[in-house]
This record gives sequence, C-alpha cells and structure tokens, in this order.
Amino acid sequence: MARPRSFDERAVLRTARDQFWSTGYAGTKIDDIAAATGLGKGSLYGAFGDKHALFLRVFDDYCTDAVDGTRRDLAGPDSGAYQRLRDHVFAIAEATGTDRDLRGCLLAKSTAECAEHDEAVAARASRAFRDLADQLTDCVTAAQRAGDIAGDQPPDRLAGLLLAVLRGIEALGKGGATPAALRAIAETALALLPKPVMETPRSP
Amino acid sequence: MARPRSFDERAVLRTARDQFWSTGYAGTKIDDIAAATGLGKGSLYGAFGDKHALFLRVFDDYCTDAVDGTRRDLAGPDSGAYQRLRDHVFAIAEATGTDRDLRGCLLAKSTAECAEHDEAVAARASRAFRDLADQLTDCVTAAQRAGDIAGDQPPDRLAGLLLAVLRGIEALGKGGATPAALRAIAETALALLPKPVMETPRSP
DNA sequence: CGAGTTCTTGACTATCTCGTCCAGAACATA
DNA sequence: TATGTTCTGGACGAGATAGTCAAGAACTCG
Repeated sequence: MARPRSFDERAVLRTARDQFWSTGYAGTKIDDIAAATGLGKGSLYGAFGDKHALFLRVFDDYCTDAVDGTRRDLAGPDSGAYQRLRDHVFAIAEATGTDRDLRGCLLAKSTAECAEHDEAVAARASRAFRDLADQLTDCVTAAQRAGDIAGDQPPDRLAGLLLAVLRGIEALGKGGATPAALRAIAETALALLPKPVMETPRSP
Repeated sequence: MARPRSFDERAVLRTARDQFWSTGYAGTKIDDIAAATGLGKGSLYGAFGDKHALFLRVFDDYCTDAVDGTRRDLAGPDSGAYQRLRDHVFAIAEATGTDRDLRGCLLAKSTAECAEHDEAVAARASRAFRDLADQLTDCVTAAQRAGDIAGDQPPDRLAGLLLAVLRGIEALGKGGATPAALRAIAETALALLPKPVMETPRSP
C-alpha cells in the first residue's frame, strides 16, 4: 500500500554499529553513516529517528548479541562446564589480543564514553553486565557440581572475579597489551580457581 | 620584560582535565574549557596549543599522577608488601564503587575513546599500563620474598592478573556495579592469591 | 490504470565549533 | 615615565553538523 524500504534494516544497523564502534558516539557524524550505508539522511531519520535513538538501537543490539554469544559459549551440561569456561576465557583473550586495530568492545567503549551522562546507555550496559555475570555464575555452579571447581567459594563470587578479569583483559587490550600478555592473564586466572581436593582412590 | 600570565597553569590544566574527563575528547568543546577556566580562547591557544595538544598534556599529567599514586601505595619494605597490595586493591574498589557520577578513570576512558585513532594517546596509555604492571610486579615479588604470597607463580603473572582485575573493577564500576559487588571482586581476587604452605612449628 | 501512501534524495537552515587575529592591557626594564 | 614585550578577551571567519523539508519515486490495492 506504499513504497517499500529499499534497504535491509539489519545491514544498515550493522554499518551504523561499525561507525559508532570505530569513532564513538560523539565522534560519529550522521553524514558518515549516511555515506557508509549509501542512504540519504531523510531515510535514516525516517527509519531510526535521531542520532541518539539510532545509537541506542545499535547499542541494544550489540549488547543482546554479546550476551547471546556468551550464553552459547557457556551453556551445556555440567560435565563440560569447566572446559567451556576455560575456552570462553581464552577465546576472549585471543580475540582481544588479535584485534590489531584496537577497536575493542563496543559495550566497554560506550559505557566509558556515555554512561555518565546518558541514562539509557547506563541502564542497558548495567543489564548486559548483570546478564554476563549471571551466565558466568551458572557455568561456575555447573563446574562446581561436576567437581571441576572446588565448592569452597560461592559461585557468584568466582563469576564476579572472572567477569572483572574478562573486562580487564579487554581494557588492557585497548591499552596495547600483547596477545601473549593477555593469554597469560587468562591462564593465571584459570590456574588460581580453587581446585577440588584430589579424590584419592580407596583401597578395599 | 613582558606581561605575565594571569592564571595558574596547573589550575587551568586541572579544570581542563575535569572537562575532558567528564565529556570525553570529542565531546569537549574548547569553549567549555574557556568558560570553565574563565580564560579567553586566545590565552588557551597561546599557552597550550590546539585542542589535541592540550588534551595530550592533560592526559600525560593524569597518567603520571596515576602511576605515581600507585607507586606511593605500593612502595615500601618487603614485610608490609602484601598488606599494601591488599589496601591498594581495596582502595581502588572502594573509590570506584563510591564514584557515584560514574566518572571512572580518565586513563581507561581516553584509551577506550582514542587509542584506536590517536597514536600519541595509545603510546602514552601503553606506557602507563606497563608502569602499573611493573609496580604491581615489584610489590608481588616483595610479598613473595616476605613469605606472604607463595612463590609457585611468577610474580609478573600474578601482577598481570591483578592489573586486569583492577581494570575490570574500573570497567564494571562504570557499568553500574554496586560498591558491594566491587568489594567482593577485590576480596575474591586476594583470597585466590596462592598462600605459602603454612610453616608447621617443629617439635624437637 | 489511477489513487493513495510511504520512501528517497539531497538541498537547506540554523547552530555549533575550531582556530585566528587584533586592539588594548599589564608588566619589566632602563 | 617611556618603551618594548607578552598576555588577554572576544569578535570573527570558515567549515562542519544535526535535523528538516519538499518534490518526486516506487509500490499496493481497488
């Protein structure tokens, strides 16, 4: 009953995300996004509202993707939980270390830039961090049930620490830390997780 | 032999730092700084050069102060090294948790915003992180010598992990984590540091 | 095919922002 | 006090930037 959109909304959002990701909120011009997507400004404003609304949309999608990705990494049966945790931590360290243009993580970048003055960004970021912590907690709990992590520390505590380590790896990665250094941090963190007391085989 | 400066350079730099700190590099206008300091733009440009040069000056000073503050926290004799380390980690957690306007750390914020595109910022940040890691390494080494941390992990590894935890605390603080959560992270990190095997009193 | 509706394009406005410039002010020295 | 030098304040110009708008394009339904 009317003229249809000539563009793929998700592709445009991805392009806009890359722009915000690369140059930050304040540093990104609507004209940059228009040029990168090939859309006129009228289409952008018509479809997504103003710059802030567009950013919020992009940021929300990014957070959702990030949380979903972590869920995919960590979800599963108790038996493999510890291994999944290890793999996840190493994967983050590896990804951060090999991100040679220092683009880092949009969640971290936007939180640093905007949380202070932008209530909406702060709220979304807060939820994302909470979701990430919850998933880590679930995975640690599973690993404890499986006997791969000792139960003498509350799982949410260990998860909180792991989340901090992950965010720290991200921050140090932006600061130019070498991939090897980031890997070492991941290794050390995992090495210090409390191991259950070795179950000595009983002789009859 | 000429008209002297009518302003205190250090006070102006502090004010400029607060502006950049609050609104970021791209988000800060030279006019904001002029208004906040009460200086005309001519004076600002005359004294510090353009926006980028002023920012670099401010950022360099901030990094120097941050590293010096950490040095003051951590330097001292072997006997108190572990306690100083504890105090430092808790102090960071406390400061981050009670920073209610989420201003965070200028080093982290600027690195996140600028490192990707600004070589000078990236280099200065990299040096600052290296210095922080070195100081943590020294302190861990001292604590190991004093027998308060086990020697089974290389000190630079433990220091790297601690630095990541500290930067993670900072990142999560910006993300709205509660002071209690940040304290818990600090506690857990310290609790997991390898303790030396208890020296059992020898019976004759 | 015609009418109605929504989308597109890019010119346009109003405002913001960086950085310059200059006329006058403030000071040291002779 | 006269002179030379540097600093100050703010007006100014050039260009950037967010957001609007109108004229026409594309499509659906009757």
